[in-house]
Amino acid sequence: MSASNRLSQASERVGERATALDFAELNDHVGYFVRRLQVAVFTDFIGRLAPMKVRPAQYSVLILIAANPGRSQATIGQALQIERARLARLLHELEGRGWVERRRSPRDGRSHSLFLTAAGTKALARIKMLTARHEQTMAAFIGPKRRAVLLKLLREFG
Amino acid sequence: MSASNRLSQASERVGERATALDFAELNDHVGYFVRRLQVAVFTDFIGRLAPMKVRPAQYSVLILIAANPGRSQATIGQALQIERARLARLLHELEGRGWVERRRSPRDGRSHSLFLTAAGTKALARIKMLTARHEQTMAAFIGPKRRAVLLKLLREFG
DNA sequence: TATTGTTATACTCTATAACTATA
DNA sequence: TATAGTTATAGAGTATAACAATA
Repeated sequence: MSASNRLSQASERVGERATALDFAELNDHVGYFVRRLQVAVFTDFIGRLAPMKVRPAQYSVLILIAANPGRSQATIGQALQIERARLARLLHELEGRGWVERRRSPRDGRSHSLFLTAAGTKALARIKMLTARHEQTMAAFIGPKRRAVLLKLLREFG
Repeated sequence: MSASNRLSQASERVGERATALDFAELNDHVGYFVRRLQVAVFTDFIGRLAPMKVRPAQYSVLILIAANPGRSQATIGQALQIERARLARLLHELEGRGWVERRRSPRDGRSHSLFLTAAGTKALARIKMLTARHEQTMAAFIGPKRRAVLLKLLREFG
């Protein structure tokens, strides 16, 4: 990839010379663009979910508990790559809202089995309506066709 | 997209039933996969750049200053979407290493023009060798063809 | 009045380590 | 001894607000 192939440019404001910036090597880094897209997607997600005050990590945990009731914190954490110390605090917060219940496992006294409460199930239904709209916004932003290609690509090493 | 179309599964450890987890709605969220890829890329970047103790944000600032010497903090910050308060601290750190110089602009006493020092230019050369290897690792991980498609896709809304 | 840059505060996410209780 | 979970601490990234200097 030629470093002279500049695609990303930023327009300039008055005060300095109004010439575009050269993004140089950043144009060749997947990470740079992935990061910008990730920030844009999360910003929309957080704004859209603001009425329920749910952040991406909390959402992913709720979804996994709902789809896999009774699994342990270790299992959920490993699946989502959330460190166990952080997951403990995150679950403490969700438990405080009355959305999640932790039960001692009868088969292993060390582990906690996770479940949604009735209130948690009800909250998740509302949350899913908001995330559906978020995903629609993303599809419009990214473009439906590009979104499909992107999703397929990303899943292959997700 | 059907919610029954489950692609991402996690293998299970002993102790619980060794059945795979259902990722449910997460399979349909671009943000979920983008986030995981971004974390993987940044983890490799940070590890690879550890000898120079350079993090992604610092790297992007160094690249932009090198390619656009004399521009202001406001300009660099807006281009990279780094908030001015954070950029001030980040530059303070780079200045402390002797890599970056801030000069009062003769045309606007409020703004600082940014330059790399000789040491900064030398350091950046070493940094670029490490980032080149990082990018090779990413290409191997993602796959060269997928990487090209991904880069093209992401640039369109970068 | 508005902008540039600085300092300070707070919250999230990430990474550790130390601790308990169980196995 | 190893694992599951908790608590505590520290660093990075993000979002504010308040402030000084300059426009």
